Amino acid sequence: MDSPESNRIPAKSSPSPAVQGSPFFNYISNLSPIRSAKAARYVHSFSQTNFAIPPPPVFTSPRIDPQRETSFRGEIDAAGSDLYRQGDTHLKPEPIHCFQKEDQSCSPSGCIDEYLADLVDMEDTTKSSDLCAQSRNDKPMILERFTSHKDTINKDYNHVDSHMFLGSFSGSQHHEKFLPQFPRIFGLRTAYVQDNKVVDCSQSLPQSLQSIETYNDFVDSSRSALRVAAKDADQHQRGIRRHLQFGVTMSCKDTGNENHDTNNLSLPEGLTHFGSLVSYHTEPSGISNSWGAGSRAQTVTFLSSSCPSQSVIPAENCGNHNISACTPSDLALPSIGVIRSDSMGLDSNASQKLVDKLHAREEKQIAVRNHSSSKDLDSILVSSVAGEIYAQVEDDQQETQAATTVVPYDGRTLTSQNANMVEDQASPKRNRKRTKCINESEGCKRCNCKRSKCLKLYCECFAAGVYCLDSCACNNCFNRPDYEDTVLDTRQLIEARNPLAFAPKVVKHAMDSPANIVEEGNWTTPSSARHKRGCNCKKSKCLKKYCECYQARVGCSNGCRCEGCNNSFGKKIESIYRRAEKWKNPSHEQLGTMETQDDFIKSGRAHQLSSTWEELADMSHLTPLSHCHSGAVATSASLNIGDGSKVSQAHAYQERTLQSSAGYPHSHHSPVSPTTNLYRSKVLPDISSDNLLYDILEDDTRKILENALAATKSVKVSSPNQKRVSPPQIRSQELRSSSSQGLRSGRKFILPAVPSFPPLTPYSKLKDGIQGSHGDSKDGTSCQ
DNA sequence: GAGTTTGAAACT
DNA sequence: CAGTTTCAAACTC
Repeated sequence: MDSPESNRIPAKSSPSPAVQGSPFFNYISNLSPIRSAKAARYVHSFSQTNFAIPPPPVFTSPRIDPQRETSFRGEIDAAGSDLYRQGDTHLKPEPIHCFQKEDQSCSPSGCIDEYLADLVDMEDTTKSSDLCAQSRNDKPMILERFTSHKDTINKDYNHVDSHMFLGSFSGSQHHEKFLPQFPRIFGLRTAYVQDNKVVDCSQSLPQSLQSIETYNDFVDSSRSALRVAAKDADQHQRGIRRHLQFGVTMSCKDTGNENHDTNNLSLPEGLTHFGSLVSYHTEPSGISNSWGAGSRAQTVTFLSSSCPSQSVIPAENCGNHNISACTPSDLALPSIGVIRSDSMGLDSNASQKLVDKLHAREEKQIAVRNHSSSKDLDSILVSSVAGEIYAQVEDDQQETQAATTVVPYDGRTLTSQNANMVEDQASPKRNRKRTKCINESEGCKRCNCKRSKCLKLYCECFAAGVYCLDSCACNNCFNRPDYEDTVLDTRQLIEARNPLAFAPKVVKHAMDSPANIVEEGNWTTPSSARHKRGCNCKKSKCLKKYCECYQARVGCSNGCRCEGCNNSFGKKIESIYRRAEKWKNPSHEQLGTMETQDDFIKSGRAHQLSSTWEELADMSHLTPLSHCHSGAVATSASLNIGDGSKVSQAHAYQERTLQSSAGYPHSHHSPVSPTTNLYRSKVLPDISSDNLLYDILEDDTRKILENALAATKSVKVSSPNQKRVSPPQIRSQELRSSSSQGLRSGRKFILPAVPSFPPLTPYSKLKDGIQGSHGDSKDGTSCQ
């Protein structure tokens, strides 16, 4: 990939002030309408941190804030795309031993260790300020070093590092000088990463010494910038999320393998979003392309707008954002497909193999612990380059920042993780009580697993598809990049058992979940999102975070099997069966504590019972046809069916009707007949009022309820809500099939040909009925 | 911070 | 598939 423009690299490595002051430069710099503000912030940021070179993660992850991002874009544009191509083509094949050599030459007590030892905990601001002061004096030297000989690199490393990391360039002039080199830095950085996984990169070594020099300079720069990123991340938030979507990991892994030889990575289809992220880390040409011409802006847009919830972090609510459709699972779809196909082939020994693998890894972990100290530097450096994706969300600005590095590709890149992990597990830090992110949501979880090894769905991190953090308080954690294989295997096992185990528990759109198709008519539950499988709460009444629905801030649905649902985000419509059963057995719940029927009525049980008819009304308000049929059901049931079949029929029909009409939002019904409008206008506005709904029922329809209640005496209700078995469609099928023979026979009445709702009460009469039935309400409750 | 409660996940 | 156990988060004190 030799570039004819390669000889221009040295010249561009340190753009001259003349270029910066050129009209073209000014023009480019002013392209962005918001540049001034952002540039100010950018400069300010750098003046604060005194970073000569912006952290490379800026290019590699959504961690960058949009403003900064935009600023970069403008300045990078100014640099010209050819420069970045040069940087990539020239520098990416550089062998890694240069780094290693530097690492060895670097004093263990030097700044490198200080900042690499614990990328998370480095916060020695005092030292930083001191070094910063020192570094200012070295500013000219550093600039010189960018064109200095390669032999001086090691010697200057600490200086450069100090300058780069602690920031010696507080002035915009300097940072502008360095800005055009970002892509090259980045390219080198990725080359470095590649070299950790691809050994043979030497064929395309740069031929010119200048390139080598430049490369080494950028090696320094990139390393420093990495540390900058780490420090920056730490300074901004403790809740850095080492985010790695397993599927993405897998994809990335595959991608890396695919591109070992070609150095020309092309992300698999379906990883478009992630591709724009991964390409930065994995493949120089990808980087080059990303920042070149057309794709650049797109990539920048992606990064700048990529809230973790949307692009990286799975199923996360960044600052209470709604979970976007681009969940981890979404991102990982391709890999999930692979996983799933593999998982289907898992034999019965897979579990045991996994256990054996875990044991082996434990031993390995111990071994690593014994040797970690001597390798910390290298390994951590590797980690800093080829570690994971960090993502964070600032609580106040919901600013997505992520110091992104490469997802580990193989065991070699995991060495550092071993070291870190061992250190973590050996240190008291491991036992620290888990602390919540300020904005802790699903994506900002930190587990506290003790016995699950963070390899079960008990572990929130694992369940969310992310690796555990150092900040997690888990014990014996295997949900780490260094156990990637184990993690993936475990994931496969779990997915083999339940293909949707890692799917987002909450679907944004009700229609996403088959369980919610039936629930579209549930006006008590927000239709914007639903828990996919529903909760099974018994005691919490869906009012505590024990309830997954409540925790996800979504209403319960018919898919839930919760009892006494009182979810403030939306109650479940209890099965008519269940209500009838409750009515029949008031002692089932709190009614047992009531002494009189009056107490029962006052307590709202009457409402609960009457709200049974919400379901019928629900049918009616979905579509005119459904309304008609619902009435038919009710009427025919009351007139022609005996006992409990009426209720079951109504329920079954309701479900069928809802299914057939699913997708109609409550507020978007198809044109309705006058009678329907009447019905809706009178009923629906008050539909939340159980009393009213119940009150409008005419005698015969109320009689249905009586029959329904009576049915519970003779029909042993097999409530499908009792146990999580299958989606509602299936449940409804079960409902019908599991019902008594009488119920089955009664199903014959539920036919399209059933007569429509008989006397569609005129408005005046209906109104009167409503008014008049108020007094009957209580009577109705005692109609048993 | 320890202990309890709760419900999902895992197991039998 | 139903019942039981395990587990970790949520909650309470």
